[in-house]
Amino acid sequence: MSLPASFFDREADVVARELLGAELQHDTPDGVISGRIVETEAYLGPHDPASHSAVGRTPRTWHMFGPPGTAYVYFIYGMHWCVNAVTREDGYGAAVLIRALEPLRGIEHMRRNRSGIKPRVRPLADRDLCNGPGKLCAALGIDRTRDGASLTGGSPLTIVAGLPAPDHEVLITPRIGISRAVEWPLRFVLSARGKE
DNA sequence: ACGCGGATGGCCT
DNA sequence: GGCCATCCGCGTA
Repeated sequence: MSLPASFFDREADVVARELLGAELQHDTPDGVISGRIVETEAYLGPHDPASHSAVGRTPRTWHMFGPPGTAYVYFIYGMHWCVNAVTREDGYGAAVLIRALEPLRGIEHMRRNRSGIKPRVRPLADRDLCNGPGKLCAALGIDRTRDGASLTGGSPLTIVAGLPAPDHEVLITPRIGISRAVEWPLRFVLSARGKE
């Protein structure tokens, strides 16, 4: 069963922590492709200088201000997609960036989705399929057509509850790849599993 | 095991 | 015009 809207209707850092261990699923023409969430980052809202919502509601950031449990998918660096789960109430503007998955279902489709234009010498190892926010969107086939989709059921993209992550397996660090509010401890990593 | 820079395009100032 | 919530390949060690 998909996580309900009430799960996402909380502060982004709480949701980011609790999403660890849940399963992100994409229903595609090839079948379901999915992975266990092992890394997240919280973007708290308009007062968070690193958050896209700090710019206000523009065409790009539109769905970040949607209701809790909305997918906010954006395009970055001219070639990558990244997927977020919107948190807090409709109109607020907080979200959780999903940064890494442990591959679960549709692994051969992931490998094909992740192979670029040129042929690879060696096929990608499982651990390299989804260990980054751009990589996991490519692997699952997530792009702008999923921007604004509901993650709580009734759309091809959904998040299903998994085994809760115990505190001693959760690492909390500053967020990666940003230039503002660089010290805020809002990155959550589930270790003692695959990845990193 | 690092560190660096190029790719690539949309959006905001 | 410059800045990105990134990725990958190539350089030095």
